[in-house]
Amino acid sequence: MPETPLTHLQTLPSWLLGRASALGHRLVADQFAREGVRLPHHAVLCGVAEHGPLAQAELARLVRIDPKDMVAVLNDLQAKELVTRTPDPRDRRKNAIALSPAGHALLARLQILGDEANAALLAPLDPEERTRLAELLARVVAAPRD
Amino acid sequence: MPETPLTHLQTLPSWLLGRASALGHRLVADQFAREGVRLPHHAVLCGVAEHGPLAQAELARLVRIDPKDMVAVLNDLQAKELVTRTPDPRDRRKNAIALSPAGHALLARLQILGDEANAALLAPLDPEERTRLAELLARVVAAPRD
DNA sequence: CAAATATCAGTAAGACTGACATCG
DNA sequence: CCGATGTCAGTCCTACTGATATTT
Repeated sequence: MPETPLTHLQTLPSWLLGRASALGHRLVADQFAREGVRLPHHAVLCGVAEHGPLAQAELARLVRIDPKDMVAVLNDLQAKELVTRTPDPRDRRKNAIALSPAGHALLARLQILGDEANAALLAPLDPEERTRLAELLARVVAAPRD
Repeated sequence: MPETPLTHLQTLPSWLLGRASALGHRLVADQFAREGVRLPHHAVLCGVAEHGPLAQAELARLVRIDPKDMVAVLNDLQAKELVTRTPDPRDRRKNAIALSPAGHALLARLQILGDEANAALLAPLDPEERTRLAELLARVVAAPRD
């Protein structure tokens, strides 16, 4: 069994991203599962926490998840009373999503769990390399794509 | 709508990896679909191409996919006569997987399609940054995890 | 009427889990 | 007996697709 066997595959960014993403997902999801939360739920909580009350569609664009999936995520979060979903009187199509105190407390706990998982994921890199990786990824993700 | 709205989420490596991975997957999968192939199939073809005939379990470890999924992938590839699955006479538990000429030709076409997709994915980065990103990801992926 | 919002249904791909028979 | 191999069945999470009612 050779030491560095995948000379071709290991140069393909998409393959590397897929592997790293699966690894990161496993580490983070295992942590979040202890609070009964999955990754999209956390992302939505982050979005609501940073920008006050939002409509579901705005939130979906902000966190970059499909608006159809947002329905189920918010159903979960609302059932646990982590967010409030109140109809917007000025535009009756919209629901105003806001963070409850319990949601705020959970988010603080999730941040600690997430930091632990990400530290484990990036353990092979030193601090400068970690920020460099995040910066490069952010530019790839933020680039406009039609 | 603020310009850089996700100040917290965008610092989390796992989230960035997930977004970048989903984007890369879409770009590459769309290209590979034109050849009727999905991502694990391509990875397996790469593994067989680089290291001669292999057992399925060896191949699974090499390409880092679940051995259970390897069964279905090889069924597909064998049905298209891209690989040959011959019983190993020295250990009758093992199947020796080898690349057929058609598999070799397809792999060459997939390489071009994959390069196009990866170029589009990494368009926001200059060449040095692309290799730097690949190097950082490779170290994260290659790190031993129990 | 056209566009946006929210909801419902279902699909697809990837990674993973448990059980089982075979073989060394 | 134990460990590795290959196969089968099914689950979980994320992402996506189509259709529909409501409102602006």
